[in-house]
Amino acid sequence: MANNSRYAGIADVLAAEIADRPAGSRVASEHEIAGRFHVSRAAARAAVQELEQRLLVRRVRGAGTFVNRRTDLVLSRRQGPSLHETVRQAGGVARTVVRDVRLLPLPAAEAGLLERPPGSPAHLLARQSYIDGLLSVLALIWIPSDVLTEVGAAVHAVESLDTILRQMGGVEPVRAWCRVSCAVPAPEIAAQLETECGREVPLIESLSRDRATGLAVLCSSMWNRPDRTRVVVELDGPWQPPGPPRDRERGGGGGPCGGRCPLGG
Amino acid sequence: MANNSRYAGIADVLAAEIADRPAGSRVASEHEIAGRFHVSRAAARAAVQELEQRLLVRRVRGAGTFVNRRTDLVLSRRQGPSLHETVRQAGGVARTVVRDVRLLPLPAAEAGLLERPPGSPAHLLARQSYIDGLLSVLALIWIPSDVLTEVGAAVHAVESLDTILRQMGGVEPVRAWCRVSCAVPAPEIAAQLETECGREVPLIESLSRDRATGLAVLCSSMWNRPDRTRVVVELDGPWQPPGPPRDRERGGGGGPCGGRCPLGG
DNA sequence: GAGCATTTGTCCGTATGTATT
DNA sequence: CAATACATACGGACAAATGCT
Repeated sequence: MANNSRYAGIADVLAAEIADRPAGSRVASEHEIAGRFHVSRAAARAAVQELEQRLLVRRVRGAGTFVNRRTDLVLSRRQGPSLHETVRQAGGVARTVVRDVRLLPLPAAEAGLLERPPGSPAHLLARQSYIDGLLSVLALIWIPSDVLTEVGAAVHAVESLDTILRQMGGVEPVRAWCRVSCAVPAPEIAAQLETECGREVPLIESLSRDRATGLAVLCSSMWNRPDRTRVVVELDGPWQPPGPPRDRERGGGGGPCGGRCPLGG
Repeated sequence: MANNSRYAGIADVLAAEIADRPAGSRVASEHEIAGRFHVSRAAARAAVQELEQRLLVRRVRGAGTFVNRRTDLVLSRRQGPSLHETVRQAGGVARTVVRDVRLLPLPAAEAGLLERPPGSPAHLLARQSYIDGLLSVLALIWIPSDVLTEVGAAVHAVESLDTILRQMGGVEPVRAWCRVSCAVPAPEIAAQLETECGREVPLIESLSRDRATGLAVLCSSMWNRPDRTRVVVELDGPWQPPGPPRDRERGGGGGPCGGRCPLGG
């Protein structure tokens, strides 16, 4: 692990110390690190920047450096990414707030996906999700107004869009398509995500249809802060096992071999 | 885009200039940038580091800084990620070399996935793939020796494992399961990928079965260099459209809205 | 192979700006 | 307001890798 460079060695020492400490706890300041390892502040800073790049710490100007933890978001063909449920299982707390609601003409791309004429009216919701108090996900959701004429105060009060669509729209949304990639968000989106412009972040796009009719009722783009979440996708292939799908252990965090496959130079 | 800081502005200028230039072409040295923008080398360096973080450039000590391009690897339920085909379509050249072949007892995790007793013999192949001459992917492939008794010289000569398994093993591999995530590779793997230790990289794990018998014949872990590839996953939901799957335009690089969804503060 | 210029990698010390507490 | 801590910046220095002569 230890590189030849000074700051990399310091980063490794700090990374090891951080590993056992609770999320949010404070890390030594650049000044303290410089003193402790007898290096300049520039070297200490490089070490902490290394930790930040590894997503192990979070830095706040004027406040300090803090231990960071991420939450796994698992998507599969069967289960959608229920953020609140996932976070709850991981022992955390998720909170979602609606940041913006507006009625807009559907852009061409979304219109195509939703199988509506471009320019037809739709509601655009912008929702920010916080995990343990820290902004983690920004979701942009398009709902054609023929599905939901009015988005009332409910969207602000009810955390589940499914519930709203079921009760007010009379439809049962089922995910029909989903794509996971990485993309550079537009400046407005980066601002709402509070990430730096020009940086790539994981993006989950999805389309939901009404189970009964097959009508496209919703499409969404979820922008994930890479320092707060880790997106995992499970795919079935064309080959399907006979009978119900087997329960495969998916613990750990690095695949079947947990990143520790035997191998040699 | 332009931050208030000096180096960020320089980075944006350079990023714009780089955009039209061919992959591999040389970028001005730190010293030249410092002279051109009348800043210290440290500031010029920070700007170039910013470009490196955005994966727009590749830096080689002693040689210089070069324009970088990445290749999209698209996985979906129907089509696997044929690296060579994907790269060819993008106008590039892919080359795969077998770095290591050995017969080893199956570790527990791989044994479970392959539905074999732990410790039963299997071949472990390590293959490096180069895109346009630059190392981009490291694949570790486990093949139980009951599927392939001997891995001859064929694995070094034939680029397609499918072909080898079909001809020598008498099986027709079909992907049955796949998981896409990010993980920190073990030091040995990081070394073969030529990435820095401790850094997360996209990981594609998959299991293939014989189409006829359903026998698990192969599992693999593909570690992707994030600066060389971009992994995209498409998922179908439980809801399936009647008839053949529609052909959705998947051009661009940022989803239906290409990262340019309308939105406001 | 040896030598040299170029270029990035790392480090030092210092200074100022800015956000948080 | 003051103290703290990170953000940015300057100038200089040497190390290490590369590419050319």
